[in-house]
Amino acid sequence: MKIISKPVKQRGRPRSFDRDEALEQAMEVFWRYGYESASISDLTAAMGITPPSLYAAFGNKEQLFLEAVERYLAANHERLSSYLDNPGTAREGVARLLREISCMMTDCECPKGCMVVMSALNCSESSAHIQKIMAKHRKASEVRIRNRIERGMREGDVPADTNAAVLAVFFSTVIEGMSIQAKDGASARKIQSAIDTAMQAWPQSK
Amino acid sequence: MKIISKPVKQRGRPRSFDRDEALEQAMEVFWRYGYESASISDLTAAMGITPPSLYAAFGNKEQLFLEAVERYLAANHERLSSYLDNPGTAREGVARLLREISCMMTDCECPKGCMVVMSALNCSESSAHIQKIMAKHRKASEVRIRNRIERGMREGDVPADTNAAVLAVFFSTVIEGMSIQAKDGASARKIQSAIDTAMQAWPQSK
DNA sequence: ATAATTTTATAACGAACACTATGAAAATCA
DNA sequence: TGATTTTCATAGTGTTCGTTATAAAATTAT
Repeated sequence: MKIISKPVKQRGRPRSFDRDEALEQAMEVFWRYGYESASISDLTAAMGITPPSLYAAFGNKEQLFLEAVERYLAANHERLSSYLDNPGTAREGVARLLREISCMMTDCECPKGCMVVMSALNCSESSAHIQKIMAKHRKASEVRIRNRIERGMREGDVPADTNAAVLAVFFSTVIEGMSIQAKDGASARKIQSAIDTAMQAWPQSK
Repeated sequence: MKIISKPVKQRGRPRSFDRDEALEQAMEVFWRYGYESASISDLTAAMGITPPSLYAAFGNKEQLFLEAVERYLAANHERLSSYLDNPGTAREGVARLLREISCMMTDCECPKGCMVVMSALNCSESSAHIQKIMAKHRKASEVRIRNRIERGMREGDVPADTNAAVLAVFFSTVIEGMSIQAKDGASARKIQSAIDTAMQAWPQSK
């Protein structure tokens, strides 16, 4: 008796496109233009499918966007966050995180900046809840940084009188600013020199 | 023969609304929703006029936006930049600038964040040139900070081996990040503690 | 007064928006 | 084979977008 997944033959006409690859293209369009400015027409053109296929496979524009965001998080955010937990001090982890983010943000293959930061900053009231979801993702990123700093305090590589919450807000602010710098065309080198400056703000042991 | 301005009586039916006040309302709508997401319908509702009046007085949506940006710069940016040149050191000037910006960004009377940073970050290709104009304004702000730092170096209150360009990019990055923090609902106090941390990155004299 | 000029409100324009009804096409199931 | 199921491409739906044609209203110039 087999317990593993059942490779049931799909009834009906098979899909003529790769759902995952289409989602990848949609992600890039949303990343580049933002949620509201990316039109269904832009999306279907990039995905290589027609509107009915898009709606059959992904529901509607909002669900497609949210799925694209999940894909982005899985492909980028989670990998990047892992740098925080690399061997070494909290300071090294944060520095590494910032450096890797700056590389991703200026990658020629991708739209500039961070999708979570850029893709739903300003929008009409009809998509205010999308705005809130993205703000939650940004907040989650800040919490991850804060947790790493607090761990450093427990482990002794961060001064005991450090205000971890404030320091985490500061680095979140820098990351969000980096996104705009990247969008404006700043080079990886330029952003990294700003990171080096930001790291000067790391609390000194007395 | 008079050469000075002629206070000629305006022929035709007089305008029934205050052009300047209407522009103020338009500015706030663009500030809150961004260039593309602010619809003519949103604008006319806030301005208290009908579309034909809007087009007669301001040309079109793009010209109205650009005029609103100019108004914003005149009312906010130029005032804020002046803090850079207050008596005192470059460090004091930059710190004061950041603090005043954080107050403006979290002002309950206004939309959150900076209009120059927020209102045209992501948009479709049809308004790419608006994006570029806003990027230029951001660049001009960075240059103003850089100039102040270089003056501090000449006057001796900034260490001679400081890289003014890099330091200016860093503070621009922080300001842009502050905008997103404010948009996400951060309090003035929260942002100001991030500013205090950022100021720790100011170069020390050796 | 009457002509000239400008703004007003009403109502619409074509284009683009997100989205879908329809029926043919392509697969599996019985 | 014939019924069933799902996707496909075509061609639309109604709504909203930015924008404007039209004519009445309100002012100045003659």
